Order: sequence, then C-alpha cells, then structure tokens
Amino acid sequence: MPPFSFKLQATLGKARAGQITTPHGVINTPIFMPVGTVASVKSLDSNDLVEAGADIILANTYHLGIREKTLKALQASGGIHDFMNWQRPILTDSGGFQAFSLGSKFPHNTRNFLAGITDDGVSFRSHLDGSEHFFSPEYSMELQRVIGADIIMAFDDLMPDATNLPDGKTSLELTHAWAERCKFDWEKNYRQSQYGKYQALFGIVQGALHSELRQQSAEFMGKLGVDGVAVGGETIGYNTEGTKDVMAWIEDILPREKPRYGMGIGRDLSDVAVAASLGFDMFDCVGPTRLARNGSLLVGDVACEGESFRIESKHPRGRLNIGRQEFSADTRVLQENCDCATCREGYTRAYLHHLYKAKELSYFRLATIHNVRAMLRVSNKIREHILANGEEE
RNA sequence: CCGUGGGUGGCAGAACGGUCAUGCAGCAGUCUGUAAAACUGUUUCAAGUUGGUUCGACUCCAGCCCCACGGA
Repeated sequence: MPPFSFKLQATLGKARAGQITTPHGVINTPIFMPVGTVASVKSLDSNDLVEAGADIILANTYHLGIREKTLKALQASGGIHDFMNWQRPILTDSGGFQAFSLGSKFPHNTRNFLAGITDDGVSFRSHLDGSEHFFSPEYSMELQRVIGADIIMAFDDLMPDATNLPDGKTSLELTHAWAERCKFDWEKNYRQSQYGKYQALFGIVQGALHSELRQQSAEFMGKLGVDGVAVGGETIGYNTEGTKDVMAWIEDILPREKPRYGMGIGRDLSDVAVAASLGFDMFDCVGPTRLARNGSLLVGDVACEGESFRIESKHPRGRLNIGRQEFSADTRVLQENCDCATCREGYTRAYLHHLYKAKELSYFRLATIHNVRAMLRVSNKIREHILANGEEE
C-alpha cells in the first residue's frame, strides 16, 4: 500500500467524494478537520474526537515551534501522534498564516510589526514572550519533520485581499519560490518525518482577488509535484462569495486526482455545504470550536437534493446562542435527534445555559463535542449523498 | 454613651458646585490555515434621610437614622 494516496470515488456536479490514505489511516472526504493548534483541540481529548468521528485534525507549526520545551518533549515522545495520544492522521500548517494574522492585528504597521517578510523568510515576534523567531521555508519544513504530521504544508506568503496587482505578483512569486524550496527540502529528506514516516506535502494557491494570479498559482501548484493542493488567502473561508469566485477561476486548472484543501473554510454548517459544493475535499476552521466556547452552538442539519446541499435550522445562521435568556428554562435536549455525545446523553439547553453563564469548565467540552460532531455529520451526509447519487469514478 | 471615619446603581468603586465616571453583573451581537474560556455594543437602576445655602447640591451646612473601628 502506498504511504499516501487519494482516490476520487464519485463526483456530483463540482462536489467530490474521495478517500485519502495516510500512514495513520484513512480520511473519507469531503471532511471538516477540527483545529488543534497547540496539539490540542481545545477542551477535547482523543476519545472525544474519535467519538465525534474526526478522521484528521490540525496542528500548527508556529505555535509548537516557538515552544522549545514542548517541541523537545514532542520529539522525545516520537512525534506528535504519540505526544498527544492521537493515532489518526494529523495535518500541520506551516506557520505562514501567522505572518498574516499576527501582523494584521496592527494596522499601523501592517504585516511588519510582528512579522517582517524578506525573500528568505519571515521574522516573527512571539506572541508569548516577544522573543524573535525566524521562519524560512526550510525551517518550517524542519519543524514539520520534527512534529511529524501525515500532511505538511508549504510555507506561503498570505497576501491581503486589498493587495494590488504588482504587489500581488511579488508576493505570489515569493509563495511559489518558497513552495519550490519546501519541495526541494522535502525530497532531500526522503519525504519523511524524523520518525521515518511518509509526510505528504501540499502546496498553497494564493493570489488574493486577482483571477490571473489565482490561475497562475493554481497552474504552478498543480504541476509542482506535491501530494495535494490547498487554496488559501484572506478571502478563503472568510468571504463566501469571494471563495466561490476564486474556486470558479481555478477549478478546471486544479488537478482532479489530487486532494483539494480549502484553508480556513468551515466556520459553521453552511460553510461545509459551500466547501463541498465547490469541490473541496478537506477544509478546516477554528470556528466550530471557538464558537462553542463563546456560546454559539451549531444546531441544524443538511438536506441534500440533487447537487444542492442546504443547511436547515430553526436558528439564525444555524447558530443557537446558548447564553440567551430564553434558554435558561429550556429543558429540551440541545438538539433533537443529534448524534453527538452531548445530545445523546441528554444534556439540556437549560443546563448548558447554566454551565455557560457559570463559566463551568465542563461547558467547553460538551459544547465543543456538539459543534465538532455537527460539522462532521454534515460532511459525512454530503459524502454519502455524493456516493449514492454522483457519478462513479 | 463618647470619639473617629463613613453611607453613591444589583455589586464594587471614583471624581466633581453645572457636563458620561469606570469595572463587574445583566442584556444582545461578533468569531479566518486560533495572540480568543476572546472581543464589540448596550437598557434600566444612583446618591441613607429630613431640611437649609445656592441660579444650580451626589458635592457645602445642620438635624436624624445606619455602618465600621476605638473607648467607657
């Protein structure tokens, strides 16, 4: 069996159902990937994640990389899977997003206050202690080999949507050059982690809202010779219409036989429907876990008809804000017929409201379990629908 | 009973002879490849009490009530 493979099983319109095989098991797509930045999907343990049906989770190279002791312990454990006691697939982001997200918090000196970008890489100031760190494509790859995920990401330069065409070209050239350097480094190290396991490398399509840049980038990443192609950028996962536009520009250019990863898509249930219908096989977002902690519970389900996946919910945007007064006396189960552990065990809205208002720790787990399962259930249902009604490959 | 200090919104706690304290709570909203158990907005509710001075008093004055500490 190959260490990494993608099998496209069926298509329905642009939507795809497939199967990714990795050294740590199989991923059925389309799938939502819960985010566990610091080797933890906040408030959940591995049992919770297995129970919720998570085939794969994310971790972040920047957050683990700037914690030297953590990294050493992780290394001594034989890699992230054993370190966090999660034996299913893991994907690590390269740290490229942090140059964007850390820098953009400071509009006075956008992108350069905490993050300084040169051709060689990005210098970060740690958000933990202010210490300086430098990430080059090679260093990101090295860290990702130490972490030991099944899928690793190329180090990219995420340009803001507002980037003009000349600056966009410069940024895209950087992303492409860095992707080549990542690939070179990856091959030099036999495409393996420090622990001898195969690591799939994905390239990232950038180009902001310039169709010619996006197409050029899709062409480049499609031919780079890596295992999968991701689509990133400020708009992706943030602006649904923009995400649709970008995908429409590049959809025909992306190789059919490689997995397509929409970076940052999946804030709530409707995003699952959007991501799947656009043909993304994998997508991730901090939304569901963060929304859970902040009181927004994803209550709804998907109705699949033909090529349309529609989210049905009694609540605005499919979100039930559990902190609202109206739920203080609502003794119904959070969501009728929900198959998450929280709902199956019968936890009521009134009780979850109470836990949330009282800032009880158990709230975070119960709420996160529900949101993660809701995302995965919708992903699974769409997959089943594509397999049952789509064209077999 | 004497002395001293003090009574400000649901709670905590400032300033000021005239204009928004503020925080928490409450109520609602927002969440990008996680600097997020975070952030944003916001209603009502004040001056222990009775009088007085003043154009105007939460603020100054007096009586009464209450609280804290010390003393008998």
